[in-house]
Amino acid sequence: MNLQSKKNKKELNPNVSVDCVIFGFDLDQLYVLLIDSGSTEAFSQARMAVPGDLIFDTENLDEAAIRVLRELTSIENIYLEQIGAFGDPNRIGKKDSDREWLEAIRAQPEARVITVAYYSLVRMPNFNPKASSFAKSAGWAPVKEVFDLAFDHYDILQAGLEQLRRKIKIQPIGFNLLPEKFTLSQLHKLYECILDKELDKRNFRRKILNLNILTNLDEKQIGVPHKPSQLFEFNEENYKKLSKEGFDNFGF
Amino acid sequence: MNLQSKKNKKELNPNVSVDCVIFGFDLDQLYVLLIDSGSTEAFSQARMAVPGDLIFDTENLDEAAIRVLRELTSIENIYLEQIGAFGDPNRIGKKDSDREWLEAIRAQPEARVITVAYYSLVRMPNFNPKASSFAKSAGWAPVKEVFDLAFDHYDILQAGLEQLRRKIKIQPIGFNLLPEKFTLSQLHKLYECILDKELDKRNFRRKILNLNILTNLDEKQIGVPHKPSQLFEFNEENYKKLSKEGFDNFGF
DNA sequence: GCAAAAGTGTTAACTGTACACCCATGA
DNA sequence: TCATGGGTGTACAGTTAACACTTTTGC
Repeated sequence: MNLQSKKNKKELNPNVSVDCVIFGFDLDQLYVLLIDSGSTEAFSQARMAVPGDLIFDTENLDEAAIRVLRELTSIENIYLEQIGAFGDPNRIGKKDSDREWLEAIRAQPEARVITVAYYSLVRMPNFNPKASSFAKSAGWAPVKEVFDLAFDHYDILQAGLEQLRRKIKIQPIGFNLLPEKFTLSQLHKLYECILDKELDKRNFRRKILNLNILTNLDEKQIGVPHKPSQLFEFNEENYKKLSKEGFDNFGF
Repeated sequence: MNLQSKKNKKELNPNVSVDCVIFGFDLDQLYVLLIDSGSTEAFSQARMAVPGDLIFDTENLDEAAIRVLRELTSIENIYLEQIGAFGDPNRIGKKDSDREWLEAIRAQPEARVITVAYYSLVRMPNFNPKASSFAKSAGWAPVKEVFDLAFDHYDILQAGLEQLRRKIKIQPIGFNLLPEKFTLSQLHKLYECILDKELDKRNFRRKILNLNILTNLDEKQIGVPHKPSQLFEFNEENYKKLSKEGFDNFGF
């Protein structure tokens, strides 16, 4: 649910929404982008939600998710994957703050709404919240510190996390969370954050390098108070070749 | 879309349906349950669809899928898993026969409908189509012989197949397609059919037995013109233990 | 020279894969 | 006695997992 005015809600399908779990990474921990209803209730996580909106009858589900992402981040070409549909009759409007929010943003706040959830991976520094529609209302929260959200969004977040964990083991999608140039240690840390467990440094490096999907840029970090690291970039060509041959497992 | 009369469609949500890809196995090949619109067009696969229906606003998505399954099979406790949501604006009504069908079954045949797809595994011999609502209209088709379906149901079938293939490698859900007592050869054949490739007999047996989720019933086949096989059953208790410890891979 | 992270190889255990013959039954 | 599918073990190759020290930089 975004915070557009009620006016043009007539064109929106009252029964179907999309919600986007947008993940970011600051080289230290995993974040999720949340919006705040700014409700009259005391500040709490129950006032926060992942961004989403009702769909237009003229767009498909992916397009609706892309629209929501664009409104928030003004980034195109974002990695996006469907999590699935959530449709409990009482999934929204269980709590008082949910109902207050719905009344503020929905032409038909009582309507039955099923939502199609997506997750998305973005480079946090490129993230540029549009002050107009989301001033003071959008921000990053460390995934580990989120314990509750509005509506059924906590369940959606957990489902997104699980799918990300499953997927990152068999496809190198993590690059979408890193800067274009990154070090193996940063990639290593990213995998540890997503999978929430330690991975052996030497084994990690060997496996990821053996996939031949990284290009060593022969550049070094500068200004770091320790041995500077080599910088790498993701090699999409080699990855496409690899995908066609098919590979099953990074083995983490 | 099932073939109920239009009468009680008012209670149905006009924008959201569920569709069920129901798989069966006859110890020789994999089947999918299709219904026939009985349209005036020449008989073709484009007239067939997987069963589905609009949802009621009082039920959740799983319940809607279970309702569709119950109407068709009168079996409870069916293995059921969500595939995902399909929502192209023109996903239904592309072909003339699609539109004819929609007009026959929908109170609002022009409505935008997104569908939540499920797949389900059933024991074919237990399948008992209800003559009342599906007389002559429901039947099993070998998955390998399906090349086209009404609406976007061919895409949904393929997505269901892919998910089944992914899932059967990491969870022993195949038992839902076999009789309660089965032989290792039958299980072996099932895996080969689903994955569409040959699997080494000795390696298959070793792996599946090492999971300790089968109970040898100390019973033999009777009346077979060859060495009779041991019969096994699925051991749910051991499986639950195993699931909790977590296992990643059957390794096929 | 010290703190901090980068970078590097080897071994042992395990897992997957390939492969061929004898067995029990009904006809 | 023959045809049919059931049932079994081993050896090799590849993969994973565990583990510790040296290097380069900024301060």
